[in-house]
Amino acid sequence: MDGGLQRFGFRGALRRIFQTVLERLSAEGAVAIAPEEMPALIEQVRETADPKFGDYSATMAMSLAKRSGRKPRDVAMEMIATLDCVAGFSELFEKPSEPVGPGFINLRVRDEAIARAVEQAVGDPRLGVAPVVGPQTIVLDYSSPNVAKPMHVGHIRSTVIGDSLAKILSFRGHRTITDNHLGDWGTQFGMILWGWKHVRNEQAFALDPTGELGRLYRLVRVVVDAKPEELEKYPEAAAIVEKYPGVAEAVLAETVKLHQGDPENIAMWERFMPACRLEIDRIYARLHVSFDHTLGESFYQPMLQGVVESLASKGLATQSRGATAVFLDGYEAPLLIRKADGAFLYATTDLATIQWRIDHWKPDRILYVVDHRQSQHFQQVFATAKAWGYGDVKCVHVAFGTVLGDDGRPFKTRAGDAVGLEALLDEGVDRAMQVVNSGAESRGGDGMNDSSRKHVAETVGIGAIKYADLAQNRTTDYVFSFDKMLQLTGNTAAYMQYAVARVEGIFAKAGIDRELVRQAKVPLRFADPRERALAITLTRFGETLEDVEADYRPNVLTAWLYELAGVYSTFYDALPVVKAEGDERATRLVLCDLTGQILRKGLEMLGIGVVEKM
RNA sequence: GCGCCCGUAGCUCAAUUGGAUAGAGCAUCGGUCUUCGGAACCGAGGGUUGCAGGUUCGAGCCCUGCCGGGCGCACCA
Repeated sequence: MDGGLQRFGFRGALRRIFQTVLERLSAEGAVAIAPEEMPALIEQVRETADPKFGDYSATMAMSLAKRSGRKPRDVAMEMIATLDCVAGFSELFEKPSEPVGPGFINLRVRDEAIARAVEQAVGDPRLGVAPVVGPQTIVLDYSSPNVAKPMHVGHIRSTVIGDSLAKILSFRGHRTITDNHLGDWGTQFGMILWGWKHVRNEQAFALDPTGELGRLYRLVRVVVDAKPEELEKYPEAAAIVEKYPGVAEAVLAETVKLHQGDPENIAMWERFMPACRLEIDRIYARLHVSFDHTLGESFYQPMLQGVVESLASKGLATQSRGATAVFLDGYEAPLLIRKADGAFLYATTDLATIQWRIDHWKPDRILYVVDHRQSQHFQQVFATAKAWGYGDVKCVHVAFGTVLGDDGRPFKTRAGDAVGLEALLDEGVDRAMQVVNSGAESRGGDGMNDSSRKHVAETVGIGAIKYADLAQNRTTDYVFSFDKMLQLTGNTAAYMQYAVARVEGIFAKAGIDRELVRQAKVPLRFADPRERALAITLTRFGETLEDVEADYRPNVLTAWLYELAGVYSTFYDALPVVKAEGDERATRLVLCDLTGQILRKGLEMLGIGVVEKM
C-alpha cells in the first residue's frame, strides 16, 4: 500500500485523508459539515508558503471553529488526533505535534515516501503524475483567425495558450478535441468580394494570392470605415469613394449574396479559400500547432436558418427594428442573430456551433480561448444557449488581454497596422541567432555548424515568443519585448531550454545510460536537504497541472518549471553528481534524470521545443 | 450613461483564489568557486499592494465610495 499516493499524489492523498477526518468530526457532532461544502474545505490543504512550515498545511480548522463557536486551536487539535486513525496517513506523513499559530496544521512528508514517489516516477511514462479523477470530454476553441486578413500579433495569444491548454488537459487524462473556428464567412469576405469585382489586380493575385486579397481587404475596409480626415491619407481609397458612392452598402450586399448562396460569390469564395488556408497552415507548421478539426464559420452556414427558426419557435428570438434579436435579462442590448438585411451574424454561428458540437461530440466543457473584449458577447451567447436547451455543457470564456508595444499602446507598426505574425516570428528567430552566435564566440566556437545553429535559433526564437506569452497571467495585457523574452536569465524560454540541455548533457558527457539509471532500483536516500528539496519539488508536477486546469492558466506551469530549475541549480551547484560515489551517486543521478524528463515534458506541454546543445 | 477588466519594488511580472514575514527577473551593491555545461551559485538594499473606509482570528485578494487607466455597449468578427 502506498496510501493512495500513485492515484492522487501527496496533496491529493492528504486531501482525501482530511476529508475522512472532517467526515468523522461531522459524524461525531463536533462540527456540522454539509457534503457540498467538502470540496472547498479540503482545498484548504495546500503547499506551504515557506518550507520552514513543512511541506503541506491545512487551514480549515480556523474557518470551521468560527461557526461552531469553538477555539480554532481546539478544532485543529482534534483533527490532528484523528489523522492517525485514517488509513495511509502514517505511511506518507509525519504526525504533527500541535497546531501552529491561530490553528494551522502543518505537515511534513516522510523522506521514505518522497523517495518511493521519485523511484516510481523516474521509470513512469507519466512521470508520477496521477491521472485526473473523472476525465471529461473537453472541446477547445482557439486561434480562429480571420482568413481574409493576414494573421497578426493578436492571434499569437489565443493560438499559444489554447495549444498549451489542450496538451495539458490531454496529459491530465481528459479527452480533448481541438477545433479551429476559422473566420471564413463574415463581412470581411464581403469586402474582398466587392474589392475583387471592382479594383482587383489579377497579376498580383497570380503571384501572391493572399497578398492581393489582403490588399483588397485593407483597401475596402478603409473605404468603408475611415472618417473623411483619415481618407486624405489614402488617396487610392479616396478615389474609390469618389467613383463608387455607397460602397458600404454594396459590401454588405455582397455578404448577403454570399450567405444566400449566390453562385458567383460562392465560386469566388471557393477560389480564394485554398490560398488562405495554405497561408495560415504555413504559420501553424512553424509554430508546431495543429488542430483535430478546422470547422470554420462557413461549415455552420447551412444550419443558421434553423437556429433562428428554433429560437423564434421557443419565443426566445423576436423581431426588433427589422432584425431578429434575443433579449436577455440583465443586458441592455439584445443578442442579434439576424440582421435587417437578412444576413446572419457571428452570434448565430456561435449558437449553431454549440448545438453542433453538443450533438456530435457530447462535450462536458467547451473552452473559448478568445480576447477579453468579447466577454459580453460570450456571456450572452452562453445564456442564450442555456435558455435554448443546451445548458448541460459548461462553456467557459478563457479570456486574455491585449498585446502591447514598449510604449504601452497596442502593438502596432509605425504605419499603424497590426504587426504581421510571420514577420514577428522572423524577427524573434533573427535575434535568437544573434544570441546563439555571440554565445558561441564568447566560448571560442562550439563546433556547431550553420544548419544546427539555424535549428537552435528557430527553436529558441519561437520558444521565446511562446514562453513569454504563456508565462504571463493571461488575464492582463502584456508588453511585448524581444529584449526581455530573449534574456538568458530569469523566467524565459532560453533559460529553461538551457536548463534541459545542461541537465541532460550530464548523461551524454559522462557516458551514463539513463535507462540503467531508471531501472537500477536503488533505494534513494536524502542526506542533504537540497536533495530532499529537489525530490519533493519533483513530486509536485501533477499538482501543478491540476492547478493549471483549475483556472486554465499555463503561467502556473511556467512558474513551477522555473522554480524547479532554480531548486535544481541550487542542488547541482552544491553537490557533486557524477563525481559522487555509491548510493549518493545513484540518488543524485535519479534526481537529475527525473528533473530533465519533467522539464522536457513541461516544455513540451507548453509547445516549446528543446535542443541538445545550445 | 451602463457594464466588464486592471492599478503590486525604479522597470517587466508573480503571489497556491481569504492564510503565516507580499515573491522573482532586470537594474544597483556585495560575496563564492581550481567550471560534473559559469548562460552558475549565495546574499543585501529596494513596498503604506492607487486612496479612504468596512467585513474577521487573518485582506494584494471580499464589500462600499473615490482617483487613475483599458475595453465593450443594435444589425463587424
